[in-house]
Amino acid sequence: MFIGEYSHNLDEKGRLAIPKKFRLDLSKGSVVTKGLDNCLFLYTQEEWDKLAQKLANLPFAQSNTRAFARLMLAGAMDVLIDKQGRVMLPEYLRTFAGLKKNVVVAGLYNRLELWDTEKWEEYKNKTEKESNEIAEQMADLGV
Amino acid sequence: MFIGEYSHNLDEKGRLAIPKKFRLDLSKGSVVTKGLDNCLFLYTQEEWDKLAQKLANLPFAQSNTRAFARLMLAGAMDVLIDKQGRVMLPEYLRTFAGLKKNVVVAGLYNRLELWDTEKWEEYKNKTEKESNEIAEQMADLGV
DNA sequence: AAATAGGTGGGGAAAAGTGGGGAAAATAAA
DNA sequence: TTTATTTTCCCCACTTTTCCCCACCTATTT
Repeated sequence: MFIGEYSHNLDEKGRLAIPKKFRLDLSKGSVVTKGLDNCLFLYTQEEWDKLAQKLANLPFAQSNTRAFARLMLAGAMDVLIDKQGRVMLPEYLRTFAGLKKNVVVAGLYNRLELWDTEKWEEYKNKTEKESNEIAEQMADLGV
Repeated sequence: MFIGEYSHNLDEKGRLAIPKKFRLDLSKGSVVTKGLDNCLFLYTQEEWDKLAQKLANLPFAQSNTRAFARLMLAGAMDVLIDKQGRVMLPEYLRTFAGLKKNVVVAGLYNRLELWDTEKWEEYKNKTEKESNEIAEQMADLGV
């Protein structure tokens, strides 16, 4: 599954190279959507189907679950990997995540996250300082 | 399993030699990730899979579990041992752990830890002095 | 002091990432 | 329906990175 942090460039046509080792899993089809903390989530078809199922079953009586489902479902777009191993990100998603040229591709096991490099560094600085405290909270999960 | 303390040098290409006796266990694949106290953890594939499984199942709706998963999963990288018994550490991990030239490789039974030598000495000095007090606190863990 | 084994450094081939031209397809306009 | 314009995607060429391999160094053993 996906792990690691990679740095790639968006070209003028809005294409982003996917690290070689992730391509096979994504080659059967994949879905990008709006993620949390201002990044994009990229799923394999299979993982997306599971997630979409969960989202569709959220009770729509609550306004915040409606908002969340709209964000992730209406925001989604299926993408294909071209022969050079790149995906074309639609303009509205690039805008949403504030992607310019430098993009970080991060492996989060069952999804990839796409971040503007500056935002990613900022986020990392913030969370690495708190990492010991966060780790303490995770202790009860057996980690 | 892994025990002992070794001192090795990072070369200009970011490669680090692994002590001979650890190589066989790591040769089937291994994963480095961000550890606590500013060092890196190096796991065998098998050990890593156990850990990753726990991390992957954390719900992404909570911000602190997202942060932790990003730290540990996006922070991880699978590495291969080359024919000379070295691993290539990606730049972002070297930066995280402040690795310069001198690196300590320490065996912690089911993982290796990689430390900048200065930080390691500093940490050792501090904890060796406090070791008796720390030991007292360990009593209730059955040690 | 020679021999061996583990560790270190660097050159070069191969692979991965990047940028851009142009054909094909899709969409919009006439 | 035809023409024009835009978008998508395939392909080629260039650059950068990775990794394989050879050679050398250093320390330990005989």
